Amino acid sequence: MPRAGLSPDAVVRLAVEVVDAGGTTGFADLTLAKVAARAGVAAPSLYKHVGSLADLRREVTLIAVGELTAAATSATVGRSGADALRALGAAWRTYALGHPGRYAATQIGPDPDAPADAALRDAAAESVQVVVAVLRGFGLPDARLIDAVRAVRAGVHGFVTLELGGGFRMREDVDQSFTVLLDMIVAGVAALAPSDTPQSDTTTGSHS
Amino acid sequence: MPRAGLSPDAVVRLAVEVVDAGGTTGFADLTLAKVAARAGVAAPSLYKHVGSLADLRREVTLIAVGELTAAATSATVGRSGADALRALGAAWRTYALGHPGRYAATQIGPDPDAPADAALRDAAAESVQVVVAVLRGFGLPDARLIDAVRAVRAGVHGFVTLELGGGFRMREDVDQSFTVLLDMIVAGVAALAPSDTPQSDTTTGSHS
DNA sequence: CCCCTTGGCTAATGGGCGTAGCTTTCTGGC
DNA sequence: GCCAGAAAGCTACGCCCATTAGCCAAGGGG
Repeated sequence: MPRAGLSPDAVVRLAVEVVDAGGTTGFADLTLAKVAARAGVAAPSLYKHVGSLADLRREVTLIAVGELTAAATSATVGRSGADALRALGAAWRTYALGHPGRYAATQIGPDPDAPADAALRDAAAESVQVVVAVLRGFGLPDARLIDAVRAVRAGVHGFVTLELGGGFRMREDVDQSFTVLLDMIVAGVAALAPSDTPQSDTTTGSHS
Repeated sequence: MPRAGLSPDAVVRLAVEVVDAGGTTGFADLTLAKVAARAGVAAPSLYKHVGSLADLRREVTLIAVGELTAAATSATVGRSGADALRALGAAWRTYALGHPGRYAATQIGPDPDAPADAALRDAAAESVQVVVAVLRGFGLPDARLIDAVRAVRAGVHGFVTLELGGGFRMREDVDQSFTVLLDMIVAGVAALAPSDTPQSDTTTGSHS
């Protein structure tokens, strides 16, 4: 009959541990039963701290998105232009590879209407703003900026998604391929600028 | 006690219907109970035709990957170079947007070791081969070819994944953004060629 | 010191997968 | 035409999970 000393935050922390322990599918396999086991508590007891499994998932997603934003932000601070863009991509991938379960949590699109997802929408928007901020340094017209943001997100997210999903054979060359992808993105974004007046020392070719 | 006239194929067909009915999450929400309901049959009866839910999912994935390969193939037949690459990307996205549930089924990576996933591995490899075939027309060295294939897959897959997940606000500009992405990919792949000797009439800029 | 909020618990419901074993339907051989 | 036996349903059951309801103990504020 001793108390376990749980709290809403503690439960979420344990949920993140469960997600981390489950690898790429850790988020999909997140279960209240597992969290309860890790807490040394009966499953229904968790409802004293969390509303539902869906709520818990949302909290985990919120943490993951926040971490990803923080990683991206701190990787790009003090850099600009192609340098910042490359660092952003690398940080994004590093986070995803280092925390596959949490990155999977990140992929949950918030319901645009659900009030419960408001915080999630904000967090997602904030993470996109990091990309926007980096791309502003390229001096694109507004219409192209949004296209560029989408292209960057698509390329990086697609790459790490495929990599995590085992979509690439030959493990050893993946770093190289990612570098090539980043080169391609940097050159592509630079090419969207009005004329060819990059305001940072953007190089187009030369990978590796 | 009349017979429902099921068969393994019929069950898989119904499963695909269930997936289609579920939108983006249709594959994740696929359940034997739903398939049984649609078949007008009790859930355990399905085991006369299918080994398990996991088996059924695999079959659905197999169909989806096959369809995607077919769509990509038929879009690129008779084309080459940048033209083929653009058509490939467009067909990929069209399939994904037209069949969100099936495209989601596509994203599950086959276990590299499981014998049960052998057919799935083959199907996945076949779909990658379509991309490889298209990119061969760019005359890249082997080492760059694999990088290019990965970049193309990452960009296109990432884009449609984000789009399907609601990651893009402002629905009206998405087509334009995809065109820009394709331009970027085409130019990026062309830039990987040894010198700048594209062997088809590759254009680099000029979107819309 | 007592009360009452709080955080545990057990019991129970409902839904999902999967197994066992029964019954009915169809089909192939005679 | 009949009759096995395989095939295709069914119900009953066990297990796991989420969630609700209602009970009980721990412990802090008056």
